[in-house]
Amino acid sequence: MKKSSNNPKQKIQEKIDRMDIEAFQNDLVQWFQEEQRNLPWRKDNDAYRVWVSEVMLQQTRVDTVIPYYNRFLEKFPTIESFADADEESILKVWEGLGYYSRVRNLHTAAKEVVSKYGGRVPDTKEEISKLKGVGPYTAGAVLSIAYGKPVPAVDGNVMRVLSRILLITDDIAKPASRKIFEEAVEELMYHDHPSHFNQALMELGALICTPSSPSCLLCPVREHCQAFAKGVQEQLPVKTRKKSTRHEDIVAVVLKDEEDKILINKRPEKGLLANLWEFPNLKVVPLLDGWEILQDFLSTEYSMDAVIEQEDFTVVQHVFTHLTWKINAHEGRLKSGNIDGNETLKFVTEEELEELAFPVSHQKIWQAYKERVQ
DNA sequence: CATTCGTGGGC
DNA sequence: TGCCCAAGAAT
Repeated sequence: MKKSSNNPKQKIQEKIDRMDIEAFQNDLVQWFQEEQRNLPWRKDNDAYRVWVSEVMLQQTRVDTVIPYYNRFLEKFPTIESFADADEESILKVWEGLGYYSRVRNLHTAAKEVVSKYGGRVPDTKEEISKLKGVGPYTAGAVLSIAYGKPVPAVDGNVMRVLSRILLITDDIAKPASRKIFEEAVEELMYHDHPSHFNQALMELGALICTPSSPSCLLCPVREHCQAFAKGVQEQLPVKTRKKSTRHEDIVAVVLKDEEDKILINKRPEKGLLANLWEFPNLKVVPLLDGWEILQDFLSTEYSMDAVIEQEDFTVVQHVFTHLTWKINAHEGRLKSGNIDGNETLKFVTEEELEELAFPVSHQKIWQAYKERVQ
């Protein structure tokens, strides 16, 4: 009897060799053709549209993306129209979707596609991977869906599905694991229709092979699934959890001048919420008087003399992936001072304010401000 | 390689 | 309520 290899990579290869790959492909792709959801980005295979959808879908749920995708393509129907847009408007269409560097990278990349490739999204892994924001997953997704190329598109769904089918126990939270799954997809790839094959793996993960309580009895490929055969599907994939979030206490001010214009600040071009607008704020040590800190801050940093209400009108708790903000927001009135010499500050009317892109945390402040008297 | 980068939904 | 997440990429 032949001894099975201890080389992990070869072990997976042996599992694949024992599979009826053709039956697996047919069962999977046929299921996809019958059961796939009717999603707005599946109306055609236009590379620009596929690309936009894939970037939006990074770490973001389908139901969340749908309205953003529709608005985005209504506003920017062609890659040229998007490339020509200013950054303010592209951030506004992305407002509330999160991970804002995605849209800034997409914008940079789109401009490059227009100027360097005449508006046609490159169709080789080499070229498309050079574009900002296009990593291994997005490259594979666009190449397979838009151009029918047999390139793996390994996302969280694919890793979960294949970890179960092939009983792969590598920690999918580790970056190095993705390569393992790409190699498996290379072996399993349905060359007659790479687009459907890649999408089928993801769709199966989204609809059937879910993180918890997978619907194995409805699964079109359960007879190919090693985890199901052993009843260990709930134990897979192996995924280590990340460390907990840190907390920051912040005080913010909605400051109006004598014309009732509101002071806002543009965040730095790098880091958290880059280039979005916000109400002036600073990190503080809790239990100190926020209104005094703000008054001092406006004076020393902006040379503004202002009266700040002692009582905060709202407290916003906002949770990021790796950070939690507790924002005590105060109302204030400018007595003297201006924004001369400060490039990031601006006084705007309420109407102008609502045309600019704010992070959700500061949208919450604005909502509470407008409702404060009632 | 580990960390950073958003948000809203599910349990 | 607190945690996990959801079609990842950049640094």
